Amino acid sequence: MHGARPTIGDVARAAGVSKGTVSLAYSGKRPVAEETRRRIFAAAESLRWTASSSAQALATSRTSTIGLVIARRPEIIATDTFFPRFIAGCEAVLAEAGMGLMLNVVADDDAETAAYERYAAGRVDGVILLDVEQGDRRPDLVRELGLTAVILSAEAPHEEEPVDTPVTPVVYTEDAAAVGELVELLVDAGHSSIAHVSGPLRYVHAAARRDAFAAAMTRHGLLPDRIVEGDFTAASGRDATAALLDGDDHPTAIVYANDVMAIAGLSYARSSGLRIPEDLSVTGFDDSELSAHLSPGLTSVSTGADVRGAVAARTLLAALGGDAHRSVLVDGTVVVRRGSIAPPSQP
Amino acid sequence: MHGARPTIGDVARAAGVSKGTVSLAYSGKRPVAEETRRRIFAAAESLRWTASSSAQALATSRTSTIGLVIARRPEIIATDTFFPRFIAGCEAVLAEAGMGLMLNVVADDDAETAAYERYAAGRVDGVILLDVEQGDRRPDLVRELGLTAVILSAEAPHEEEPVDTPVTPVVYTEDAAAVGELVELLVDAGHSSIAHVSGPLRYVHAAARRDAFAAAMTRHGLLPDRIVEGDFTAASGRDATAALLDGDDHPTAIVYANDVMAIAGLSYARSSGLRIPEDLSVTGFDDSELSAHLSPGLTSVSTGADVRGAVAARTLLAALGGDAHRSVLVDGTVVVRRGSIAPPSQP
DNA sequence: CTGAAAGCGCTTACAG
DNA sequence: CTGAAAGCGCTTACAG
Repeated sequence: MHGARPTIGDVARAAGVSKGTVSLAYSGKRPVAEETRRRIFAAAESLRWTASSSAQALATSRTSTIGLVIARRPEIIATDTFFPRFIAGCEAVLAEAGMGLMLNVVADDDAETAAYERYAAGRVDGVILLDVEQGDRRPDLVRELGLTAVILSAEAPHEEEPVDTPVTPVVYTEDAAAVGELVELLVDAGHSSIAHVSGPLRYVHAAARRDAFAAAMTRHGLLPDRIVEGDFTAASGRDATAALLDGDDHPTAIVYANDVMAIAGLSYARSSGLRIPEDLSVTGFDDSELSAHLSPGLTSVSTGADVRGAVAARTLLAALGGDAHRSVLVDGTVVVRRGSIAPPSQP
Repeated sequence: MHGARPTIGDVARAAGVSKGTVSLAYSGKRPVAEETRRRIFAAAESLRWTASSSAQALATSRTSTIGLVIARRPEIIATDTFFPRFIAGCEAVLAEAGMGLMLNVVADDDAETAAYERYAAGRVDGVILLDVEQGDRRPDLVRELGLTAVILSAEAPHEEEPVDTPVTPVVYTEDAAAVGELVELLVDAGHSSIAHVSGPLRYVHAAARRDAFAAAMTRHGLLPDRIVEGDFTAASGRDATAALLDGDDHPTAIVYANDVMAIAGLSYARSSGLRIPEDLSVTGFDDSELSAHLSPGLTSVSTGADVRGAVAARTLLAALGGDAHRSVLVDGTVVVRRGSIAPPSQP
């Protein structure tokens, strides 16, 4: 039973055809007589045969799996609900295409490089690049390694590069508009002292949101002078909030770069005597399930993490199939208004 | 550059030896003269050669990757911080052993079966089984498929099975003691009306915690008659809490089966006028980063998700290497006391 | 300590 | 429409 796995040869013999014909019947790359095909499928079924992936991989130089390396600290991965949703979205389209997902969680740059090198040694066909930074070395690294890649971003790619450069497709959302909308919601409610707790600014998505925040403030004639850099953890959300609320001239509203920081911040503010939303309005980002079921609910931004996963996977499959898109916009970013916004209480 | 990947033949030629010797130099399965080895490594390095995993897999019938299928709905995966931490723990030991992790998120039983079948077609060497249910079909399924497996559980395995049955190692924590401790903490604080919001009871870990809750209550002479089944989402935590607080004779403390339900429940209770912890004490489970940075913090149980991942991976590697443990206890479950417990306010 | 050769289980030109 | 055979890039008895 173990180790007695049937091979394509067994099926061929049972069906009275050659191995090549069995292969063709399954791949459909060339026509096979209807009746022959039937015999082959029957034989395969009764033997419970499935093609060996390693043999296929060796013969075709295709592994039918894609790779994803996550380079964040475990507590951040656990805290941020983006990853699991993104992965679930990927899976949905990969499974349909019969592809697998190889996952690597790495602690540092060396481990990350090692992971990509193992990928390139015939473990995966392509990769999705997450958490891209300014001047990120990974696009070049994976290109050198011969891996097809797709980049996930939170803003449209710059069009500076020469046209003839082999381009890595960028799958992006436009977070800026949503951040602008958040600020507008707050301004409309009467706030003028609005702070921002950002994500780690080395990430382009965090920087993009920060820039969008600053731009929106300026647009409304307000000074974007209260920006604290967080790292997406609850701990940083709490600490940033403590810093912002310290002193008497504290902001009346805070725009957080993710839900977890917002929830921790909100909890801190409440414990220090402020009422939410009467004394402090807050907004999150990424629309976690928890934020929707808090009382009052947390106003947040749904960025369609699962859809982004699906689109990224689809784009990568397309690139592997030879048609590389330069960029594709995932158009599902929408502000979800809940009870965490109110007019400021002080006159 | 692409597709021009060097092969072991190239290295052999460059080093002036046979392919077999190159192979042996790397595997260390037989001694190779020091000076020969040096030449081989130098050649490999300058050619930037790494062995092709598909070729290795075909030749050895080993894929060097293990599989993990997660059969929960995406919003639950996203909400529960267990998975990412568990995976990070696995990764740490897998990476060290040069192994990969293949991940599959499936929506239903058919997709799950399909995933294991693909695994068995030479994609992975072994699997870790999560969220085991009563009479779970997966242990048999994977055994039939010839996959080595390890089961993650929240209680010691029953010793009923005949000794000669090929056994699937069980890696487990003893959640019961922690739940007992939680109840004791509450009873010591003066509570006698304590409720429990469980996870989906088809899971043995959820049932185990529920049973432990009931046993602890009974031990203290209390009636475990307020148990509501949740599903680990914030939505279910809120709804279960609403149900429990409905009416005038509501419990003064609630033991939740995970942190997210506790946080949503706590938020609901607060919004309906109760003070936490003065009017309602609450406890969570799994010790998420958020629960530690709430104000007041949420008393929870640290189950060492990452350690469990590491031990599960290590146990699986051992089983693949031929030495199967019957069961291994992960001994890191500890109650983390924070500010969410206080004596009941009513006399 | 090393080499030559068979074999792992597929796919794919090449003939027919 | 089908078969025979080479080849994908490794590993591993078998000789020496």
